[in-house]
Amino acid sequence: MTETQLESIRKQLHEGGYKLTPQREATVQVLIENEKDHLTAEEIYLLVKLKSPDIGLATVYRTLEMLTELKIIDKISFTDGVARYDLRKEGAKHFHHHLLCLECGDIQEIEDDLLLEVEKTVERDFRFRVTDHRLTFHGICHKCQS
Amino acid sequence: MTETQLESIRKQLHEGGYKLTPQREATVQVLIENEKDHLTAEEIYLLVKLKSPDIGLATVYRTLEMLTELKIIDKISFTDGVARYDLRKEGAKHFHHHLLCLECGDIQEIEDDLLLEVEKTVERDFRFRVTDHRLTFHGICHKCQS
DNA sequence: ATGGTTGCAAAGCCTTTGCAGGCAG
DNA sequence: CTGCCTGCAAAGGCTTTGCAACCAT
Repeated sequence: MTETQLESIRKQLHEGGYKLTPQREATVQVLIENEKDHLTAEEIYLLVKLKSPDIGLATVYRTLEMLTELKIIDKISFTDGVARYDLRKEGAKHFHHHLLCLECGDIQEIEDDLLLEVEKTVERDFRFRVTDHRLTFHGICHKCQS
Repeated sequence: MTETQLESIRKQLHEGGYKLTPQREATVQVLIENEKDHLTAEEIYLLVKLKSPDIGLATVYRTLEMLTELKIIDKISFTDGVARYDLRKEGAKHFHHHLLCLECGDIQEIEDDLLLEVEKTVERDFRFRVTDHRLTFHGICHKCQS
């Protein structure tokens, strides 16, 4: 599964005219292994350093920029100003949604596409051609409600 | 109308233990006069400087932070990493939505609360108590579709 | 050779903070 | 007098960029 995902990404890079260098592969592996988290560039850098100790922070930033451009990952920032990176599900047409707990800071993902009806409304009432969306709910998660 | 809005904000500041100083009033006025825009701190600063030429950028930042804390304005960032500030509609329980045009960069606001049903789903299926949300559609606006 | 890629350091941008002075109650 | 508020400059955090070296083709 992970093998397949990596190979698929390698192909996407080649199609975009990029090589999957060892540094880029290590970065992609970190993203795959932590796909449920929402890591910052710095966090990714520290994890990649374990696999590829000589990598520089700039390379990680450049790799993340390239992956974002290829729509392999999504760049998102929540309430703090820091960018976080999120692996796209294979074949996912739309970015998934998030639940941000204001109490503990946890970020939960929702895969369900809840916005089909809403998007139709927007397309019709505002004549806006929707290509993607960002939806985050702020609130209190189940754990913190006790 | 504007008078009323300013007075309402003055009251909210006092209730929060803050004074409406001339610098803060000038900043609030700029926010009211440009409530359809999504200004950055720097842009607000330049506009405030026209009314209150000696104001410092730091004061604008401190005022915006205070207004955000009092939920008089909302801080939001779109695809670039820059923070933008958006006046809350009086009595609005929820933050409004945005349509971001990837072609011309224009940001349109939607007041309609499109998420009532979706929020119910989230509350029920994920046992998450929703207090607010951020929803932005990315796409092509009506103008740019020609 | 050629052109993409890298690591390092420096620069850049946005935002926050320290501090001395100022103002209002 | 006291505490909040201000402007300035400096510092801070995150991200990007310039450059020489490197690598594979």
